[in-house]
Amino acid sequence: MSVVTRFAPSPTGFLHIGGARTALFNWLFARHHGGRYLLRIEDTDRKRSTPEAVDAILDGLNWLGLDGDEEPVFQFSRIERHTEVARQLLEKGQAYRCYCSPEELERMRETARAEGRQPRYDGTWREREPSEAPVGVDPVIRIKAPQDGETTIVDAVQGSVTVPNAQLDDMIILRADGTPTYMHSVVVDDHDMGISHVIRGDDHLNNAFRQAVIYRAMEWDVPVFAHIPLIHGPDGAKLSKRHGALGVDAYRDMGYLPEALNNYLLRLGWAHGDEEIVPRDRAVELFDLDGVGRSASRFDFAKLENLNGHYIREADNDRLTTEVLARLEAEPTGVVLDDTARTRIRAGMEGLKARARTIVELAENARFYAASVPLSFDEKALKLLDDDARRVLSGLAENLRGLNSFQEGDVEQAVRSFAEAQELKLGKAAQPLRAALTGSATSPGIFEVLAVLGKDESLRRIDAVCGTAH
RNA sequence: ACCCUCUUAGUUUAGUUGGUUAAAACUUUACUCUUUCACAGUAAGAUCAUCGGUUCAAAUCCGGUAGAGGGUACCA
Repeated sequence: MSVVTRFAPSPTGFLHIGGARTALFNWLFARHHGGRYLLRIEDTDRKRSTPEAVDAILDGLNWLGLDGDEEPVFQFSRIERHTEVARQLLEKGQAYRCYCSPEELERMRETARAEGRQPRYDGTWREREPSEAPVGVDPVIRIKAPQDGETTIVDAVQGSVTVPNAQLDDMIILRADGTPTYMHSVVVDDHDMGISHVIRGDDHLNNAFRQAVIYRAMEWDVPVFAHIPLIHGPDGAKLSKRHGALGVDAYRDMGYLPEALNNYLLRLGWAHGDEEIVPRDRAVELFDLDGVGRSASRFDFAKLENLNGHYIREADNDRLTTEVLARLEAEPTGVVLDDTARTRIRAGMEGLKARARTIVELAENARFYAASVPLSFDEKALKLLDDDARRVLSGLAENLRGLNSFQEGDVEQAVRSFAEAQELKLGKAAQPLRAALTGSATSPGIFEVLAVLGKDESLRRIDAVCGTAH
């Protein structure tokens, strides 16, 4: 059997983190089995669906590298087909018209609730003659669900799950206005698209039993279901907009790399032994449904951040430089990104990326390369630059001024021998130097900074601190 | 109210067909390395939700309880 999976978001907002993971699992599963991965936009709720949301979702998927293998299917455009299948069901005697008003149904539910029964449709019109139909009432179409016995679904993640058929009522497949319901459209589309594996959130597990009713009524093959557990917020509660249910664009803004987010999402609910770092190629090789767990997981920013740091260290310097420059440009803080600044940031990237966990942090730490005298100093830097330190720096400046080469190795040698001659520990010279050059007490290796800044700029910054004009 | 699912260190996950000190990663706190930070390394953390049963032996099998999540729409 050839594998076909799909990701089917409804365009009522951005692509949130849970949806992204569902998409990832579908994508990975299809790739691993050499199958296809499709997209379907479930836009049948006309009131809540917006073209902006469609764009946001497609953008998010694109950023994560989870584009569909074919153009997305828009569910609303298939409405004719959905109604046609509903008609067939009617003809086959598997469905019937129901003339109950919404008010009647509401009363039905209330009564059931009051009597401690589950609120369900009682099947009033299942046996009644169509001739008894009230005039002037548009009926809905309901499907006949089995009334006794039980239904078992062998879920690829949840295992064998059985539900008493008494739980299933005759659900509506076509509304009074003639539009299909979600439950119906999904089945028709999954069938027509040839979906072999339905991988989706846990919240659809119960729906699978209802959908199975339609498959059987149409005598269609039921796909393999795989219901993956949901992601909870850091506090264990359902992921809502309050905590973490942000669009993937928000994660991009926070400075996360798509490969880091993918890796993190993959490990949320899936494992292959103790492997933590699983880049895409490796994931395609390893991913399968039997590695997916059944328990819900919490979203943990600390771990995402750690993973992100790993991928930043692995990332290409040109790419990171582009990202950093874009961020600095977007800031209102007014660093001047002339060619010199750009060149320096690119040259210093190796040292910068070793100590950043997000692109935001990377940009923050790179800013001093673009700054010009006088620098602004943070508290720790000011503390480092006391009178003793300035004296040390003055002496050091004279040594550096005499250098012909400002290569990293050369400045290192100069600074080290200076410290030695003065009987200073290297830190006594390096820290004030760092403060003077970067305005901060932490930075990439000081010799690298010196070399990247170059002789003129380095001395300019040191002199500015020592109060000596040249 | 009813139905379904889940429960291993603070977090994410390992843990083949029940069998010596329950494994890893992240986080936190120390320490090592070191020009700072980061990286790397070392150390510290779990009566495997709880109660009971089966067994020579259970995180692993069975049952009860509790807690958490999901579902029960002319929403998707």
